Amino acid sequence: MPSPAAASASVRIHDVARVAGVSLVTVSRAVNHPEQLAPETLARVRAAIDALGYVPNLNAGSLATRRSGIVGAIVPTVANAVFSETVEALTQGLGAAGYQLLLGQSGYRDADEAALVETFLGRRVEGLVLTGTGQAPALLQRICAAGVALVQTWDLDEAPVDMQVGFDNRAAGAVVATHLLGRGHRRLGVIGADEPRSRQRLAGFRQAVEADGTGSMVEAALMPAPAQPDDVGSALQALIDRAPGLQAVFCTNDLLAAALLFECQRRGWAVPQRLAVVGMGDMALARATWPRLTTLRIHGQRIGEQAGQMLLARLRGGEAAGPSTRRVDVGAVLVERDSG
Amino acid sequence: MPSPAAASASVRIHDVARVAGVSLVTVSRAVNHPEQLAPETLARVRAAIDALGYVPNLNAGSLATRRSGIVGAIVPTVANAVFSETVEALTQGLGAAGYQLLLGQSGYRDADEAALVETFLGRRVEGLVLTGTGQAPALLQRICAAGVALVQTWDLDEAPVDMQVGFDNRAAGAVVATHLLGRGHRRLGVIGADEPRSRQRLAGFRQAVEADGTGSMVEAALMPAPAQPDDVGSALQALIDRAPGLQAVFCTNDLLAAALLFECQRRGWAVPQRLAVVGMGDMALARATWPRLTTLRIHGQRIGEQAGQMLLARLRGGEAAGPSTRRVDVGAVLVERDSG
DNA sequence: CTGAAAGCGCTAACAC
DNA sequence: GTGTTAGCGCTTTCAG
Repeated sequence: MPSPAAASASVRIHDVARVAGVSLVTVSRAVNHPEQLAPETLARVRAAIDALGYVPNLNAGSLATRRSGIVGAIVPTVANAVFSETVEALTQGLGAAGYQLLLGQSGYRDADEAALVETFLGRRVEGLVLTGTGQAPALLQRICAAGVALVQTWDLDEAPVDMQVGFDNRAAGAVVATHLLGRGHRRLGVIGADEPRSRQRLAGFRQAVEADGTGSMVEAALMPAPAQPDDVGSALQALIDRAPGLQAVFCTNDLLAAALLFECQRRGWAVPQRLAVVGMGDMALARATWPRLTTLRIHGQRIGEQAGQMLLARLRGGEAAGPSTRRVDVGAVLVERDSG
Repeated sequence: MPSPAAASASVRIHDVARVAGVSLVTVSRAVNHPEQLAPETLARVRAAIDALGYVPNLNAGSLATRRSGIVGAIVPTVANAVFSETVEALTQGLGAAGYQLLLGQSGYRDADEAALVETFLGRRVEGLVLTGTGQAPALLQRICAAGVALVQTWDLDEAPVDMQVGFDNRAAGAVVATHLLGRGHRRLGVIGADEPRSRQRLAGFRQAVEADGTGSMVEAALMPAPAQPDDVGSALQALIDRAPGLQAVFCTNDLLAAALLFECQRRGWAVPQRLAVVGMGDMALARATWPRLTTLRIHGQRIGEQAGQMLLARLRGGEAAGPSTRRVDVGAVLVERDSG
């Protein structure tokens, strides 16, 4: 194959034009609106492009077009299966439509998230995907004021600023509690990370238990986010210290639940007889544990796909697009398997 | 707090200048070189910036500066713990230095990777992080020709085009084989994804077994990438069908190994007595399994950090920076725990 | 179907 | 210290 000229970094549209013997605009059209050119001209331009190894400068294009073709996404950390699934789906959906994904990680720190939003706005992202709904109102206003399409994920609000895809975390916690209560468990525990969404699930869980009126109790062990599987052992111990007769534990993600399953094995505790275990996420591993993991299914991937679609619909429709879908509940259903 | 004007999207440096009663450049300097301004002027400009909710257009800045402040990274999928750790560390390191990360996922498809590289070059990324070393020479040349700093990760080559951070996958496979052989196992298996790096590990594994001369055998079950934990059951079955007396299995990532541990439990097989299990990665879960997982430790995070550092060193040093470090072996050491 | 002119929003020399 | 003058590389109108 013909090797392109070495200095492709500095090849500008101008150079291509000269080599092809056409004007600047014609090259631009060859790249962006090939159908507007005479086949013969097009071929000549294309040949020049290949020969020179020309790579159009998309930033310059963005400036002229006033459309960056970039969408930003901020997650607490991508090193957490639930979020990485979302990011993966998002990247895919947007990529297929020609958008690029600028990724940011907040590390669960609000200040970092705000700083990232600022930079992303500077990049003139056309859309922004945030995790959670707890952002400062001023920040959200800033985003909207900038005319940037916004999707908040993994949680749902009463009055969304713009769009949301997620589920009701409180309700999710309640569903699990109800399930456990229904199985006759009275001494319940929750293991998770100390971050907003886990806290909400815990709140919902507690509320359901109180509403139940059987006098059941719930102990929680929330560890600093991000929660790691190898902390589960001590979390369980902490729970037991406070509630010796612990009968069931809800882990706010499947990886923690898997670790708990192993921990039970280590202790020689039969699951679910001695201790019932429920996870959350229904990731592939949940289908591979033994006993098979009962878990609250959250389709992290679905959240990403949905967020991508909503964003694209909005971006394509332009500002004109009506209120469209503002709030999508991807739901959270309990998948009863064998662990609890 | 004073709410910034609504139309911040369209606030340009020009507007700020007018409001602050200074010229265009002064505003630019207030943003980029505040130390060059008289304190009083600076304060006035900043006030105007806040009042208008001005967000500098970084794309325009990039165009003028010829420095995008963007680094691109392409991984097969971020929904795989090993890569997400790398991406996380990378984002962090680059972010701290003011760079943004443009993320791409190849889905293990070479064509997609090439297309992404093309787009990233169009965005004028200053650096590029790729996964693996198997890219087409033409593609690599194109990157270098564009003057973009390149780091290939997760694998090592004899003659790196630019920089590399990884480890020797063949050697890694051999280390595990040797370990297993040393424990007296003769009928070995490998479970992993059918992708370049796993194949190399398998090759190294096989080679070590043959070199051993004990007449040991190895069966492999490589599934289509990305490998999912819930496919491990059938993979094991396939292995057993071909090698009934199977004694040990090497899984090319910890999640698969954890799934295999559960599968053994399901079958009532004692680990490591009936079947020895070795993982790879040493992710947090490996420290939380029971029995505790023997695994080949790969510091995915370290790869990301290192790649980030090398990139930054190069970018800061400019082209002038000498050959610096071109090739970093993060190593792969076997962590002997209890599973095999 | 093709070209010429006028920016997109910002920064880097140079002057003052 | 601050302003003026030129672009960065590309995409539009608008003519022809």
